[in-house]
Amino acid sequence: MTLGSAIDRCRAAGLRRTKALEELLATLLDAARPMTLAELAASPRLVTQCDKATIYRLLHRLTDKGLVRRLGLHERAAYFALVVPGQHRDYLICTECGSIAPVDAPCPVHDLEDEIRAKSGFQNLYHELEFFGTCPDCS
Amino acid sequence: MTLGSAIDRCRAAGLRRTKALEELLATLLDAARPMTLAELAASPRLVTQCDKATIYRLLHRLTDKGLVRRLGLHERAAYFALVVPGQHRDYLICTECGSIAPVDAPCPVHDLEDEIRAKSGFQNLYHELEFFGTCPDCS
DNA sequence: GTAATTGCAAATACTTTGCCACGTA
DNA sequence: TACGTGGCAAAGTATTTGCAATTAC
Repeated sequence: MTLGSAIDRCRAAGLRRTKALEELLATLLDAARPMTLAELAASPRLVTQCDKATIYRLLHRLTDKGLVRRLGLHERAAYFALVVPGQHRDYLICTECGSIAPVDAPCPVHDLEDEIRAKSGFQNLYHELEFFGTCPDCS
Repeated sequence: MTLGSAIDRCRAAGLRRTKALEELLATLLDAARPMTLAELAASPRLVTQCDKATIYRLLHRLTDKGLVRRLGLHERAAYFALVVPGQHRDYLICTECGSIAPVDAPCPVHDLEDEIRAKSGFQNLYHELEFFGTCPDCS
């Protein structure tokens, strides 16, 4: 995706074309991987251009419009689960009410995990798979 | 898994058998889904039994020993990524140094996502898949 | 008896908001 | 001009740590 088309999508979503928006989009495009607010605020393009609060609010707006995704579980707090040997669980999570339910189906990631284990040289490999959406009660 | 075997695994990992440990394990076993520190501290078994700091440190030790898993990205900060229509990325993350790299392979979750979309009644369904392990540089 | 563990409280870290000035449409 | 947006600073929330008292082994 080009910077121009990213800006167009934001404009179409009702956002104003500002310097901060352009620099943020350019930085996210360059990154090609998820970034934290602190990383974005410290990045060359943004550090001199705009306040951390501005980036925060831009990310928030972009996330609301579906143009940016916030990775990980959507609550502010960390989640912990008991590790049961031989058992793997995926989760189905409502982005509105935050409910979390185990997915009752075999996990389709096993083969890819083996492939990555072999090719990447990572040790102690495991994975997490979460599905997000709006649950029937919330929609 | 039974409470007894969970306790045994902790003992084998070198943890002392304390009231707080037993109650925490019992609560996690009951839950059958990931729990936040705040939820755990407020749960009936734990609220009167031990301090939030104790639960925090127990979770930390258990996570170190691999008996508990902390879900979501492992940094304290939230991660944001640009949404590119038609593009889906999985990530390979080092639990030691925190490096994040896109996985260069087709995502195997598509079919299951369709199945869940149909069966669960969730709207706007999407998923996240992350692989965790120790990268070659860190091991 | 010794070292791990706990409770309480204080310190951090990251996020979120209020308010007024500013810039885009 | 009007309303979305930006900067600065303060407040909020969850995490993390210090230290003395306690407890498991």
